[in-house]
Amino acid sequence: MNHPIANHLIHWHEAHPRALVWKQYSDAYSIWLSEIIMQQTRVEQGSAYFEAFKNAFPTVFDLAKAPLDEVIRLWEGLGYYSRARNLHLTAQVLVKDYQGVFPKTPNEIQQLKGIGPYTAAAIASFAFNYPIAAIDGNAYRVLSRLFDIDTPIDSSSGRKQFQELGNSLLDPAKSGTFNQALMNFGALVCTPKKPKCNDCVLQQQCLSFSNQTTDSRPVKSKSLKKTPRYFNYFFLQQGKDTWIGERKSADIWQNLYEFPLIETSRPLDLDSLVEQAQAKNFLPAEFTIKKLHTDLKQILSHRIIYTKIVEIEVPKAFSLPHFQKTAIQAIGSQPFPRILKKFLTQQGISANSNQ
DNA sequence: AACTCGGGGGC
DNA sequence: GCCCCAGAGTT
Repeated sequence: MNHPIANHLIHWHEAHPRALVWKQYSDAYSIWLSEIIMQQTRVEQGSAYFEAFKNAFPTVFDLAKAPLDEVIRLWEGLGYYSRARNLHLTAQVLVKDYQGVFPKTPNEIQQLKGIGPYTAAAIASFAFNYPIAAIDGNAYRVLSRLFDIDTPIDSSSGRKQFQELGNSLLDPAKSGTFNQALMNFGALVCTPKKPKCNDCVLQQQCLSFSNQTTDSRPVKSKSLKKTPRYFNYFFLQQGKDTWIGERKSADIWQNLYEFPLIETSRPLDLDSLVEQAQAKNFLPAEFTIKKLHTDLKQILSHRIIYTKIVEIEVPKAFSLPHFQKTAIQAIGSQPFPRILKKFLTQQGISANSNQ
């Protein structure tokens, strides 16, 4: 009995064919070669390498008898060069110990150097239709969203959970097609950023869609800690005065004080920052940029705050609504985030730190 | 479980 | 700058 999700994926897959250069081959050697080349590699980058390798080494015997130098040279520019060394070594093992014939079960295949759980499952299912799910980055993402699973995918329990889930979904008679469908779906629809949920044939049964958690799936134990934010402060100076404001929203540093802030989704250069500050009326028509302080960083439990501070002198006539005008030497009496406190101390301001 | 291995593209 | 990419090997 076929799982409905597998049926949907396979139907979608058949309606949206993807031209992958290695899919014209169905022999284990070509599949193995393509899978090694494509590990942690984008299709656009790896395709030409596959064709070059297939051209230079049409069979496992050609690869095995080639000098390692030649294999490395063909690999040049692809990265992770141990893949090339293991590829060559495994070709020689296959010729010497296996008469050039691939073993047919995942456990046997995974004994070969350079082949881990994913690649073993991919070869076994694509070449021999062995019923096992090939769990790559796409599969982790798609499955974690469909079932709204927050188990970290980079934990041993997570790997086990997703492997078993994948195995339970696939149609044993069509494991290769299922695996291909799952990966293509992840690459084209259920993408890491801005997934195409509006065009998704599985939207109805996607738990993370209904729970609005697609942006935080899959969970990784490492990345859970350090989502970057980019804070750009404007240290405006009018003689001995400056402007500060209280952080009031339900966010980090609530009720602490700060300079006028522009938060951006990525690092911006000085010109762009000034442009945005003008748009928000943080600046008068005329001003003097005194200095840009950069390389300020604060690491929180789950965030890294990359901070820039633009130091600007403004004319006497300027005033900034919605912010408190304060004597620079007196701002130490207000609570500031550590990174701003540190900055002020470095500037010789606000010596009365009490944190 | 944590670290290391790369180059490229996206934002 | 950091994430992500048809992950795996070593410590």
